[in-house]
Amino acid sequence: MRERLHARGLRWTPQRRALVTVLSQTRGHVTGAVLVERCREQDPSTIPSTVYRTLEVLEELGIVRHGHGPDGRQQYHVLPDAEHGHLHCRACGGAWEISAEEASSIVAALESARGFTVDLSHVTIVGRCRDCRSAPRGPGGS
Amino acid sequence: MRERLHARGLRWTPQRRALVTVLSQTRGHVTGAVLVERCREQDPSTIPSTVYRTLEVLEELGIVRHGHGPDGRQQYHVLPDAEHGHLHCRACGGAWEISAEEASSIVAALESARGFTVDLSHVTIVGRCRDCRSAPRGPGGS
DNA sequence: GATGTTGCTGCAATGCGTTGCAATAACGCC
DNA sequence: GGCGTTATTGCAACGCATTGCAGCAACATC
Repeated sequence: MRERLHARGLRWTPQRRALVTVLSQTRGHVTGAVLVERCREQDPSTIPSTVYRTLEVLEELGIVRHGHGPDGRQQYHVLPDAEHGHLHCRACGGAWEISAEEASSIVAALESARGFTVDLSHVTIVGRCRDCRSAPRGPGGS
Repeated sequence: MRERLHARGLRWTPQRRALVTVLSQTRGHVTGAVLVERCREQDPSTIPSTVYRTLEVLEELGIVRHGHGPDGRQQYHVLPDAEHGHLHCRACGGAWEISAEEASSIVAALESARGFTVDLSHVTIVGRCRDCRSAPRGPGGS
């Protein structure tokens, strides 16, 4: 880890160490705010902007990926995981992952028709799940 | 418009009138912040929370739809427009629309495999466009 | 171990959007 | 036109995330 930073002329600081530690104890998806909070548990003097900036750096290194929840807030996930997209039910709040295979239809379509390379990790699709779509009205929202 | 509100027991207020006027002069996509600003031009005493709450109401009525830009910020578009998704290039910032037809592959796949109904208007796909993907490194970003 | 370079941090301010609550004012009705 | 009901507004505070800038401290070098 430290070496990967050094290789790019970046530095290995206590604050970065803390965040990396937190991330290593994290599974699945986390919002930016939660990561900040967890860092604060380790070190109460943690500053949000430092955390967000470090996350940016780690994303460039490919350590984490981020997307946005249905409400537009940041969601991070730690690698290595298979790359996947996200599915959210507007009504019940349920969340699922979309495998690369499942998304291949649209990814391939955009690739061949437009030469556009999709960042699947960043994709969030919102709608209604099987259980909720028959329901009269769910919470609106996003 | 007024009747559509009344039919639901909602009220037709000056603030709502103002926003509807602004929307009627709007084409394509606008961020929430821009709408607030435009309302302020009409009436400087406009309050952001009122605008956002009104937008929620109008979305329930089907007058507007919203999604989130690549950075997670709100983007509204006014109907009637064909329903469409959004495509953003992370590197050059370019934006395109994804037609319902183009998205049909994944929409149908999620529908049949999971019984999930996609809200295409809310979909934003981020990645790199043809011109940018060959480029060595674009601005990172979200 | 001292020194210079420059990447990082802390901090404060800003922007976008949301929420709780009390006061206001649309609306329906007489 | 007056009145009661209750949807809305205004306001203030909050939450998440970003940005600019000056001071600090990793790191490489000697």
